Amino acid sequence: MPQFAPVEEQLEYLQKGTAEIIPLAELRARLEKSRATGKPLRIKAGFDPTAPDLHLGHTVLIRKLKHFQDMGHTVIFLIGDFTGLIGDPTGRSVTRKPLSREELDKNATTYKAQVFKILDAEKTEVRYNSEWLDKLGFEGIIRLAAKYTVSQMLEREDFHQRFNAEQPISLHELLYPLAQGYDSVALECDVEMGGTDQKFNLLVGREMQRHYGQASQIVLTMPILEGLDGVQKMSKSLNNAIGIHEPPQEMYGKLMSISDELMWRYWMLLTDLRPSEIERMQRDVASGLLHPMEAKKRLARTITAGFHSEAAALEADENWAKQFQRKEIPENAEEVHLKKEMLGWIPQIQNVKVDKLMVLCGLAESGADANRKLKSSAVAIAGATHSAPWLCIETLPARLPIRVGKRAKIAVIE
RNA sequence: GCACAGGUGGCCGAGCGGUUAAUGGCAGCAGACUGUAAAUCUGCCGCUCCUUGCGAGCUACGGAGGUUCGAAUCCUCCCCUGUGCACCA
Repeated sequence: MPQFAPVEEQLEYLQKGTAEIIPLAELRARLEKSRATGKPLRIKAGFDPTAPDLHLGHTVLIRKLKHFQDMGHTVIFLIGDFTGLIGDPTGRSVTRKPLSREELDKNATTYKAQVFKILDAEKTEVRYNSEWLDKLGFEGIIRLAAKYTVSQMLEREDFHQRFNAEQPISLHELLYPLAQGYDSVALECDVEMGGTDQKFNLLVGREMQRHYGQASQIVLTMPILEGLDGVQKMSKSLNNAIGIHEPPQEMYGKLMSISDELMWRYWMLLTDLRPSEIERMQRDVASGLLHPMEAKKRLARTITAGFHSEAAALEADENWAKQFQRKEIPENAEEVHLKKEMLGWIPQIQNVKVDKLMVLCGLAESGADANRKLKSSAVAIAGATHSAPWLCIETLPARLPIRVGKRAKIAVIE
């Protein structure tokens, strides 16, 4: 019989960073029951296999699943291969194009590979909702739809608004929450998790389970993570995201660029550190015992190590200090190999054009941009600020460390 | 389908015949200051070329034409968006 940690201890960890737990008392009761009977709780979170390129925002939910896993409960990673065909209407009103079976499978595979960087694959139950939704048939759908009313559906914020604004609501959109709710029935979930934007759908699950004679699941919502700007939600299209595939240096650097304030949010939502320890760190920073930069470095190291390795995180840390604190060019800066002919080489005076050099190194968007940067003394070559349009190369091949603002590369000119 | 209101640089939003890459804000970039940031201040913020200069050229205000010495600004047609009405056999 598995041993579970004391309920209050579990709760402290599981509640960390959550937006809402509905109802909290019920979760406590089930944890108590599971501890008494030795039976783990069943926790489900569903994912549409549409966006296989995950960023840290997506990991908030996955990490919470891990927390349940850490506490010995059963985590169900549900791939919404069937509901993916509908497309959850949340937010956008644009109809999603249906995915083919192959695309779905491919995305699901990518998804799993990424998710198991956080979750323990051995202990995770992976399910597809086509397993039961496929079999439902038209009759099943009618029976399912009979369990929910139009006015209940219209409680949902965006349906409500669209209805009042006389904007179209397709009937199939109403089926999405029902299908998701039925997933909970099929899996006999104790807890279902989702982002705060999923609250309505999650609550439908409670209702559906009640109709099918099961105990209603507990709904746990996680906040939507703010991106690097600290204001808008993390999203690739807003260009404020950190992808989990990004190289360690990139990830570490981006994490260091967040504001001091946002750092605490990241500690809460993106790490496994206990709330009490985070609070202690916060107190230490407030009292001056701990430098906020140190706290942020620790955060950047922790997260980077989680997706790469301890060693990679340490290396990123050192390089970051070199590059930003001491403004040196890091050892592992990307090398760009160039031919002198590409740079407007003038043999008589051994000169190359710096603007071309910058563009080819990816340090400027265009020649015009490069020249602007040169004029604003943003460019340092081999450690010295450089503002002339030409650069004299004494010997070839040359290995030139070149820094433009925050970014640095090593140009190798042959 | 009809009527009205609109479509301006990454976004918002001025301009409504002529000092012009187009006021202002946001975002972005760079510099200063710091503790990596944030805040603040300063500069930049279409592209190309060079002799890097308050340089030259090109492209830009939904699209295509037109009027004019000159158009983002006026006219015509078209496309798109919003709103109201109509239609929903």
